[in-house]
Amino acid sequence: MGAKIGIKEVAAAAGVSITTVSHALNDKGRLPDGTRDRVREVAERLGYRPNVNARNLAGGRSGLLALAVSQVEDLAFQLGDFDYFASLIRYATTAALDRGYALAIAPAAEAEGTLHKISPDGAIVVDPVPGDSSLAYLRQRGIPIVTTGRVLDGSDEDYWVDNDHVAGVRGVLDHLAAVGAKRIALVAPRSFASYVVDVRAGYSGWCAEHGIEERVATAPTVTEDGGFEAAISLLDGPDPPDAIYAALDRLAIGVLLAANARNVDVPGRLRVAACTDSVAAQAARPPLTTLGLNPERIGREAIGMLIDIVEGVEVEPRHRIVPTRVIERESTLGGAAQERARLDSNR
Amino acid sequence: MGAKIGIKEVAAAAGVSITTVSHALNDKGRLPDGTRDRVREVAERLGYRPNVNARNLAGGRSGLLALAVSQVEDLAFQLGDFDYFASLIRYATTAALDRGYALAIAPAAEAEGTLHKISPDGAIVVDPVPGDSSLAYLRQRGIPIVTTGRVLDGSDEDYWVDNDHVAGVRGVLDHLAAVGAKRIALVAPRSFASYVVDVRAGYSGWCAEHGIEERVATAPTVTEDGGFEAAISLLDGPDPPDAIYAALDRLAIGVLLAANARNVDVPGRLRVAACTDSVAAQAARPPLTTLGLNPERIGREAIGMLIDIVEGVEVEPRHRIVPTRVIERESTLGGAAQERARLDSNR
DNA sequence: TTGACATGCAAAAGCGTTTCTGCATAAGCT
DNA sequence: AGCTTATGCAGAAACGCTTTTGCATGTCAA
Repeated sequence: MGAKIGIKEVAAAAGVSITTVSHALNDKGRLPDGTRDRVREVAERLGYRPNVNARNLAGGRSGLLALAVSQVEDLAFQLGDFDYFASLIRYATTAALDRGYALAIAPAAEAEGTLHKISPDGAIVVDPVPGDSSLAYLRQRGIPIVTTGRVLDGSDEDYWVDNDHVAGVRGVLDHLAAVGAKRIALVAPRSFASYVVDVRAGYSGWCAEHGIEERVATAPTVTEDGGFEAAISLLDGPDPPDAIYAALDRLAIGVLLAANARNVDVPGRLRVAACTDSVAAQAARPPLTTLGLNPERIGREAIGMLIDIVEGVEVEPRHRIVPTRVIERESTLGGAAQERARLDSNR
Repeated sequence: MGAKIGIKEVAAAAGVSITTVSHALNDKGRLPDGTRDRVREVAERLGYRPNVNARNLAGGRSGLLALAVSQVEDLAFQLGDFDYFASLIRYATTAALDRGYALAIAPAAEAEGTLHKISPDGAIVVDPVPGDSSLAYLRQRGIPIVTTGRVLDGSDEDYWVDNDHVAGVRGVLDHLAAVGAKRIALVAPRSFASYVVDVRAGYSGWCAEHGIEERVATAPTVTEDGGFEAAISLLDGPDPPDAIYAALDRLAIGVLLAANARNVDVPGRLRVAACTDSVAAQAARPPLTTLGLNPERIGREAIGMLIDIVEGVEVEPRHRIVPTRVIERESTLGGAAQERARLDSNR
C-alpha cells in the first residue's frame, strides 16, 4: 500500500494507458467525458501526485518563478523590511508550490543577474517603476510577467493585480474627517510606483471635493527617518496639520516619533494613519490606524495568473483589484484608550 | 551562441562522453584529476548549468526541502511575526535555490499535513521542542533533519545549528552590569525550546557567579502582551528590578509598554534589553538594546548541512554554533540620547 | 458498398540528468 | 610471458512524465 503511485499505477488501476491518464488529467487530447472523469476519480482515490520534476522536464520548463521588487536608484531598501512584502512573499511561495513551481526571490540589488542565472518560466515584479531594468530584461527575453501594482507607462495587455488604493485613501480620509480632522496632510515618498501616484491623486481628488487645502510632504526615504523629516517639516511649518496620512507604515512610525519630539500629543493634537498594516504599526505608541492591504490575496492571485500564463491557459481578466479596509486604532480615535484594553483584546 | 548548453554540449566541447562530464562535475567515478579539471574548466567556460529537474528526476529526489517551526500547543504564533524568522526564511530560501532545491515553508498549524503532501528530501525544524510531532513524523519516515536550536532530549547524532545563547546572555548581563544595573530580572516564555533553556540557565549561572538574586518572570505569551504582564508583575512586586532582559524582542516591547504604563522611565529607572534585533526593536521608544542574532548565517548553514546530508556528503561537525553580538541602544544607555542623533546615524 | 473523416485510445519518442555495466588498455605480479 | 587487477572512459538504461504519431473503430455521405 505504501508503494509510490505514479501515472503508471493510475493507468493500470483505471485500465487505460498512461497517455490517456495524462490527457485526462491535463485536459488534452481527444477523450470522452466518461473516460476523463473515470480516470480522474481513480487518480483521486489513489492519491496520485504527479512528479513535479518529471513534469517540468518533459514540459521543457524550469519550474521556477522569480519575484523581483522594482527599484529606483536611491530608494533602496531590503525586501523583508516591510511586513507587507514579507507576507506577500510567504503566500506567493505557498501558492506557487501548490502548483508545482518554486518561487525564487531575486535580491533587489542583483535582480537582473539572478533572473539571468535562474531563467525562470515567469516572473512577478512588485511595485514596478517605469523604466525598470528587470522589467525590460524580462520583456526582451519574452518571459511572462505579472506585476503587483501597475506599470504606469504600461499597456492594457499587461497583467497585474493591485490593491485598491484609490478607494483606500478615500476610506482613510473619510475616517479622519469623521473623527474631526480638518487639516489633513499627506506624507508620501517620491517614486513612480503606481501606489504612490494613486495615493497622491486620491488625496488631491478628495481634498478638492471637500474643499480642503492640500498639504503634501515628500519623504526623502521610505523608512522611519523619512517619515520623521517629512512630519517635522509639516509640524514646524505655518498652520500645521491636525492629521497626517502616511503612505507607508514605517513612514507613519517616523511621524509618530516626530510628534513625540515636538511634544505633540497623538491622537489629541495630531491624528496619524498609515497605509499597510504591520506588527510594528500595531505595537506603535499609540497603535496606528492603518489601511489594511491584503498581501496574502495579492500574492496568491499574482501567482495564479502567472502560472496560468506560463501554462498557456487563457487568463481573463488581465487586471485584478483587491479591496482594502481601514483598521481603526488609537492613533486616530478620540480618547486615549487604555493600553490594558488594547492588550486584553489582543489575546 | 544563444543555444541552451546542456551536459551534451559540454561533453562535445571537452571531447569526452556525457558520463565523464557528469562524473567530473559530481566527484564520482574513476577519473584522473587532469580530466576532471579539464572538463570542469570547459563547463565553466560554457557557463553550463545543470537542469535541476533532470537532475532531481534521475537522482530520485523531489528537490524540495521543508521548513517547519516547532510548536507547543498554546504558544501559537505566526511565523512571519518575528523578524528573526522572516530573515531566516529568506536566506534559507536563497541558499536552497542556489543548490537546486526549493524551500517550502510549512504553516505551523498544518505542518504535518504539509510535510506529508510534499514529501521533502529533507527538513529544517526551527526551535524544536521535545516531543514535537513534525519531528516524530520526519524521523519515522527517515527524512533527514537539521534543527536550528537543539532538541533537548536529542542525541549527539542530531544535526543542528544554534545561536550562541549561552555566551549571548552573559554578554547582555555584563553590559547591563557595566551600565550600573544591580537588580537584573529576566522575562522569558515558558517552552522547552533550547534557547529558552539556555537563556534561563545562563541567567542563573551569571547571577550565581555575581552573587545577584534571581528575579524571573515567566511570560504567558510570546508577544507584546506577554511581556507587558510579566513586566507589570515585576514592577509591582516588592523590590522591583532596575533592569530587565527579555528573551524575545516582542516581549521587550511589552516591557517597554509596561514601564510606560507605570511611569517608569527607561533607561533612567529601568534598563531594558532584548534578545533578537528587529525593526520594531530599533523603532521602539526608546530604541532597544538587543542581542543581535544571525538568522542569515543560521539559515545558510542549516540548509548547507541539510543538502549535504540529502546528497550523501559527509557532514562534519554535526553541530554549529553561530556567535551573537550585543547591540547597544538607548534603552540601556545612560543619558537619553537625542532622537535626531539616532535618525541621522541611520541614514 | 465505399471512401472520407471523426473519434477513442495506445505506442513510443523524447526531456537532461545520473548511474550501472562493461570494455579496452595499462600496470603489477609470479 | 601470461595472468590478474587497476584505471579511464563510453554506452545505455532509468527517472516519471508529456506529446506526437498512428492505428483501429465507428459514422456519415455519395
